[in-house]
Amino acid sequence: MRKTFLFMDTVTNKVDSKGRVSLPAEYRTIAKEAGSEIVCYRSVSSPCIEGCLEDLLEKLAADIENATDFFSETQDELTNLIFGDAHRYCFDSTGRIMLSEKLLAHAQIKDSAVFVGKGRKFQIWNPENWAKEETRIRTAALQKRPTLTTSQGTTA
Amino acid sequence: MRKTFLFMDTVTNKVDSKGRVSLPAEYRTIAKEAGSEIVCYRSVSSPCIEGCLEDLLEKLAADIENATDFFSETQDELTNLIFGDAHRYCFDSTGRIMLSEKLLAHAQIKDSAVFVGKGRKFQIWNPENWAKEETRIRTAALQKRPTLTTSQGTTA
DNA sequence: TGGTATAGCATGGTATTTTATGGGATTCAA
DNA sequence: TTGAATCCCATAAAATACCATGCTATACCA
Repeated sequence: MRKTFLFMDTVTNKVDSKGRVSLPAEYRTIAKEAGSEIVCYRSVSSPCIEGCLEDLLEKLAADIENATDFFSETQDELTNLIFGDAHRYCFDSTGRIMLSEKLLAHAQIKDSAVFVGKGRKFQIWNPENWAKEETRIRTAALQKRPTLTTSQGTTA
Repeated sequence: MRKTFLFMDTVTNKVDSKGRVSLPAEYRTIAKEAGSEIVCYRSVSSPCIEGCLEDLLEKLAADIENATDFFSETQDELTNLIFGDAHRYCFDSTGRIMLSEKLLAHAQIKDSAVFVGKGRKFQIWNPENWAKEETRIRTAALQKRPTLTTSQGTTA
């Protein structure tokens, strides 16, 4: 039994004609061991699908409730935005989930999808878009390097 | 048995000539597993119907009682509105509920209804109105992004 | 170290179940 | 008895579970 549940690595899988994709085996293990389901939604800021464990959204729901009151406008908009888009994806015995048209369209995914680990979350990209995004991020990281190093002490 | 009971996703269902609508299957499952009934009322802030588990209204009532904020006149009035308006909607064996004229009129719903998940609650919209509302919220969210980031601890 | 056996995984295809929805039958009340 | 609300049945479409195959990576043994 592992202590931490982190989505990692980058895996490319095929999307078949019905929109089915194999969830990377590691991700499945995480979901099983955490006893939680995978939830996906459109990223607000990038042309990709974002996923996480249902637990995280549960926590988010609680946070929003505590931070704002029942009639708060912010709470209203936030919850619509996030939960209105999210969907539970239980994988079948072979480990596949079926992504909706809406999600696939948003990420411009056709027959191939790239899973990118992000720790508590992960993203699903169209392969070409991800290639571009990765070089963009890497370049940006090199320029910002001093800041990155001091603030986080990251290596990886 | 799931751990969390969150209303999610956005699904569009038809309202037939008798005023019947299928409650999304996920919502039904939640109601069943939570052992609570679905309650609906007119939103106090938007032209839509709002729904939740009876449990949540129970909690709201308790919160009001415990709130030593004796002078929250507004909240008091709002709760009057909600409890005065709320009604239990038990779905039949095929999973449908029958929304009242009052609710349908308030949300301007005719022959099609959009269910929008909000975590502990959900909303029911007229499709056109929801389309407008969604773009409005998404635009607003992008502008308010810094606020969003701190409350969620999001990176994206 | 090299080669082979084995287990796990991704993936195509098919079968089964669930779900939304139309239409009628039944019940209850005014 | 009429009107409305509820229940039940039927059907088509969509979602999901299951089976089978080929591949890959890992483990194992000589």
